Order: sequence, then C-alpha cells, then structure tokens
Amino acid sequence: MKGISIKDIAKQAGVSPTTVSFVLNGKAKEKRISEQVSKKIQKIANRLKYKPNQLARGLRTGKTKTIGLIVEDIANNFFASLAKVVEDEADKHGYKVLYGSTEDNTEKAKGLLEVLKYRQVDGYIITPTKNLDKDIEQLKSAAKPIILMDRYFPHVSSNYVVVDNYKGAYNATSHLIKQGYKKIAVVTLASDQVQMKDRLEGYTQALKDHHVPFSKTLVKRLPFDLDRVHSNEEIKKFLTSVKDLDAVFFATNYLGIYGIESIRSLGWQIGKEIGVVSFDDHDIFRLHSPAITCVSQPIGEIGRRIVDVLMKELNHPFATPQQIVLEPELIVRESSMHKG
Amino acid sequence: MKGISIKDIAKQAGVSPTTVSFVLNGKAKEKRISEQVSKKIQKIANRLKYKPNQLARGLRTGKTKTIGLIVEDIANNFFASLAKVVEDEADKHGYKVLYGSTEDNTEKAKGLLEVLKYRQVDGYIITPTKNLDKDIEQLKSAAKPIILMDRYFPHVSSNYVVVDNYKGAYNATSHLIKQGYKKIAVVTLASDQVQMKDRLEGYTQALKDHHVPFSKTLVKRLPFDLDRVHSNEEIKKFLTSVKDLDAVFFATNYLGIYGIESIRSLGWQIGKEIGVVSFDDHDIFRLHSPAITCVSQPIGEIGRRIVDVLMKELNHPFATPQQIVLEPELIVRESSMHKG
DNA sequence: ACGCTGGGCTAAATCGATATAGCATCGTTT
DNA sequence: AAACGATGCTATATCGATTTAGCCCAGCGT
Repeated sequence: MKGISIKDIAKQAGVSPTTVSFVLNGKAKEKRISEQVSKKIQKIANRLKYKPNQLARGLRTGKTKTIGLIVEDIANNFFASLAKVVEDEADKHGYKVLYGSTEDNTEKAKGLLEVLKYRQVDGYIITPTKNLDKDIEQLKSAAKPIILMDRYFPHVSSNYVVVDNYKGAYNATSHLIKQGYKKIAVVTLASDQVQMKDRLEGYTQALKDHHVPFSKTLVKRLPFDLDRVHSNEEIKKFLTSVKDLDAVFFATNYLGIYGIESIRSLGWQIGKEIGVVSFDDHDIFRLHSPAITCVSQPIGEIGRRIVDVLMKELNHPFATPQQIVLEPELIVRESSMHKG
Repeated sequence: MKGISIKDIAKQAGVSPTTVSFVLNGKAKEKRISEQVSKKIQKIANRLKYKPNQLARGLRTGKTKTIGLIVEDIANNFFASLAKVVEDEADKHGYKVLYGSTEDNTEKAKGLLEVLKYRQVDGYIITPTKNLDKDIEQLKSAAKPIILMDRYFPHVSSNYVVVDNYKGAYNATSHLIKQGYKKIAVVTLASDQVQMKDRLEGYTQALKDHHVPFSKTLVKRLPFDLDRVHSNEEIKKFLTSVKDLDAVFFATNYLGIYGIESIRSLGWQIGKEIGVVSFDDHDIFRLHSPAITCVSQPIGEIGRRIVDVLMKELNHPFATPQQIVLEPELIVRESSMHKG
C-alpha cells in the first residue's frame, strides 16, 4: 500500500539512505560512491519502481515541481487551449500544473495567489486582474519566478508574454476601412487594463491614420461580469443607437460571440449590412456563416514561450525580465468582405 | 521571505508547538487546552496570517488536499467547462486540482496516473481510456477514492457519473424520425468504450422501434486521433456514399463540428437537405445558422455530483460505489426541423 | 499523609527525502 | 613511521506539521 521509500532501498542494498539519495540524484560521482554500489542501488530502485515522495522532497528542498496557472476563465476556449499547451510543456520539464480561474475578479485572484503560495508552487503564470500589481510585486520580492500573460502592468518590471494588441486592433480596423466600411464601432470591456487600452488605441489610431472620423459614441464598454442575456441587450441597444453604423470590432472572443448573437437577433446581415471583426479566433468564427474575420493569437507559441521563460527563471533566478510581444494574425473571412 | 511556521507562533505565545497545533486544528477542547491559551494562539495566528505548510502536513498525514483530474482533452469545451465546475466545487472543500489530458491515449493516461500517484493526490477524477481498467482497480485496491466520468467499465465496480448516453442517442434519433427524416446515418468514434456503444445502441434501437430500416452502411466510425482535415475528408466521403441520406447523428461534439464543416463544404443545406443532430452542446451549435439540434449534458450537475461523491468518499472511505446516471436534454433547434 | 483522578500542557518521534559534517580505511609521501 | 590526502561511505540534523505518550500539579477521598 505504502510507497517504496529510500529506506527500503537502503535496507535491501545494505547501505545507508544517504548513499541511496546520492546515487538516485546523480551525485554518485561527485560524492565518490563506487560503481558497484551505485549500480546495485540503481538496479534495486528500478526493480522496486521507486518514485521519490514529492512531498518529502519538496519539504526539504523547497521545490514542489509544481507551477500555478491563474487564468481568467478555464472554461474559455482561449485559456483552455493555453492550459493544454502549458500542461504539455511543463510536463516535459517534470512539472505539474495547478490551475485557477479569476473571473477577472481581484479578490478571487488574490485568494488564488494565496492558496498557491502556501501550496508552495515553484512558479506562477498569471493572467492578472486589476489592482493585482501589489501582490505581484510582493511575490517578486519573495524571489518567486513569475510570468504574466495576456496583459501586464506597464509600471511593474516583470516577465510577460502578450500579443501586440495595438497592432492587432490597428490591423483589424484598417482592414475594415480598406474594405469600404465607413462607420466602425468598437465593443470592448469596461476595463483599463493594458491589453484593452492597447486594443482601443489600435482602433482609434487606425481611424485617425485613414482619416475616418472618430467619436466617443462609437465606443461601447461592457462590464466583465455582465451575463450573456444582458450583454446581448446592451450590445443591441448600442448597435441600433449608432447612426449609419456599418461595421463593428469586438475586442475579445466572447464579446465577438455575444456580438454575433446580437446582430443575428437584430436580423442584420453580417458582412453586407454590417462588417464584423473580433479579437481572438474561435471555432465558432471559422464555422459561422458567414465566417467571421478575426485577430488570432498564436496560442501554441504563447504557451511555449511562457513555460520556456518560467523554466529558465526557475533554473537561473534573477534573470533579467523577459518581455515578449508576439504578433497576432489577421485572419480575413467573409464577415468583413462584402461591403457594397 | 519564509512563511510563518507553527514554531513562530509557539514562541510568541510562549507555548509549545504541540499546543499550537492542537488549537489550530480545533482540538483545543478535546486536548483540554484552556480557553485563554486557546484564544491567545488564535489571535497570534491571525495576526501573523499563519498558513500551514501543506507539504509538511501532507507528509505527516498522507493527505495533500489535492485531487487529480484526468480528462480527455482540457482544450475541449466540454472538459474545460467541467474543469471549471470541478475547480469551484473542490475549492469549497479546500481542495486544489491537478489536471492532465489523455488525448484518449492509454499510455498517456497511465503516465498521468503514475505522476498523480507519486504526487500523492488524495483522490482521482478520471475520464478513462481503453484498457485503463486494470490501473483503476489497482488504485481502488490501494483504497484511493476514485470516480470515473463520461464513461466507465461495466465489469468494474466503481463510482461514476455519466449521462444516459443510450437515452440521449435514442431521443435524438427518434426526434429526427418524427421530423420526417427517413434515412439517418451516424458518425461515431472507432471505440468500444461504453459511452460510444450506448450511443450507437440508442441510435439503432430508435430506428428499430420506429420501423426504420437499419444497415451497417449507415454507420461511420472515425479513429480518435484523426486530425480535422482528414476527419472532414472521411466524413464527406461517407456522407456522399450513402444513397438517399437525409439526416446524420454525430456522436460527440467535435464530430458534430467536423460534420457541420464537412456538410457545408459539400454545399448541402443543413436542416432541409440534411437533418443534423449532435451529441453535446457547444456555443457553435447554438450560434450556427441554422442552429444545430443537440443532446446536451448537464455539465454543472455532472461536476457537482462528481466532487460531491469524491468528497464523501474522502471523508468516509469504503462507501458503496455511487453510480450516477444523469439525464441528457434534447435541445431542438433548426438543423432538424425543416424536412420537406 | 497517601494515592488517585483529571486538567493542562509538552517532549519527542514521525513522515521521506536531502544536506552537512565527518569517520574509517588505505596508499603514498618524506 | 608519522603525516597526509584520497576514497567510500554514514550519522545526524533538518524541512514543518501531527501524534503519541506522558509529565506535573491541584484537588479529592480515605
């Protein structure tokens, strides 16, 4: 029932637990354990299928070989796909992942950080919420490897992997303009987090650069925690309130999904009557008819870079912060191609 | 930097660590610790924000307050949504979740079980793959709480939570028949796991009960690991090969998604030329036009029951196996309503 | 005055691994 | 032959909590 411990091996081999530990940790040479003893121990360990007790090891070494993954919502396709990549990559390094969803709620996020902390995770992958900067800095000063994702705090020097949200939004908006759409609205979150700001700025700058008039009435901000039904109501109210509207840019995948739903229930023809582009790709966008143009994030790449940076920092603490900005890709589909 | 330990509290309170442990574990009464001392310790613990080191505790007690969640694919909407529910429910009981995806690959599943085992998780939520029965029984005989989900092994007595796959498929098929569809095919996985068998049986029995002729040529089985492109090819080949076909039942959500894609690329009109029903709901099905009829699993309920059973077993080992079969719901949408 | 009971608390062992300090033994050097 | 340095291995403390066994003292009965 109980697992095989280092003592069991020691007993069978007729040596001390210390020796066994040395050998199994590859320190045989360094600690001058003879070939014979070394081999004998290896053999017995294999035969008994010895697996070190991670708890005991963690208690002694302070390393749990576990990383904490804090996402906005594990049920959201973007984060779930990322979780999959992170799981795979971490596994390659012998790490397991503890996850948690913040719902973009600062209190929940703080709670998660605390739990992960006293569970002694070795490193953190964090999708930060508003006002989480202090907590992040606290962790940093505790010398814990951390990497932010999806967004970051401009005034905090930390690792992060994000996409160029500005460029993504800029390209999306420019694309709509080039397709002949004239009055382009944006639906975003009522959030002043950097990723949302950047997307909004990309949008406004694109309008400016192409000499398309901008007005505040073209911007709708929805609270994060609004449910589907109410979001749809708000979006519909907004879309019908803008005169001569002929295109919308949705700033996140689920806003895009709500948006499509809303537009459809208004009976408007996507693509013709109203151009649509959303941030983030999703099966829905690909399969929708008409298919929805989107700004796609390279999820595999993001996940790989995240784990890569984290592992490097786990092995060489105090590395200089890595701030990685990946290129999003504009995937043009039918929803933005049939103006006129 | 280092956390507050029980010793720190003991020192401040001028008592022994033992006493502190008793008090903080609610054994003050039982261990006859005086009110005064008890309160003093509580106060100090709160002030220092003491959090027990889970590793140390786990090492001593053998309980890690962690459960392992093995799913088929965490990036799949169904499993991701479930992971969210499991996370929330487990959290209520103070448990964290370690997850892993099998890709329906037995070797990966075995690897996951092993890792979770030597990480000493307290209990397991498992979406089993083929041939995992032996490993499950081994865990069971090690007295580890386990609950299977989505599928189970008929010859193994274990806890499980599933939906009535037979009934779901039966209702879906019957519904198509009642809507006037005459020649109904099924696309399923080349798997002899119970959930797939049941779905197939539900389908055939429905045909039989409604006196609709059945033929082997109406069944297509795809391997699990076929990628999107090849799956689509296979599905298209299959659909065009069946004479007078006028409806299809897809036995899983991603088969449904592939199916829609395939049918669309064949240029067939869903609902009119070909009725479609899929197992599992998905945003895509709801938003597709025409919207896709589906057999929806009650994900929230599934997750809650799973964690509930697991927690009960964690607290009272050797309970009798709970085998919970929930009702799926047929959600009728346009894809099955426009025959003729 | 002596033993007994029970209240209130603690010393020490323990979980399984790792890290540190150090003990024999043997061959070599001067 | 005493000193020295490798060589090969081990005893012991440690991580932070829990748990077992039991100490000490006060009050009580006889």
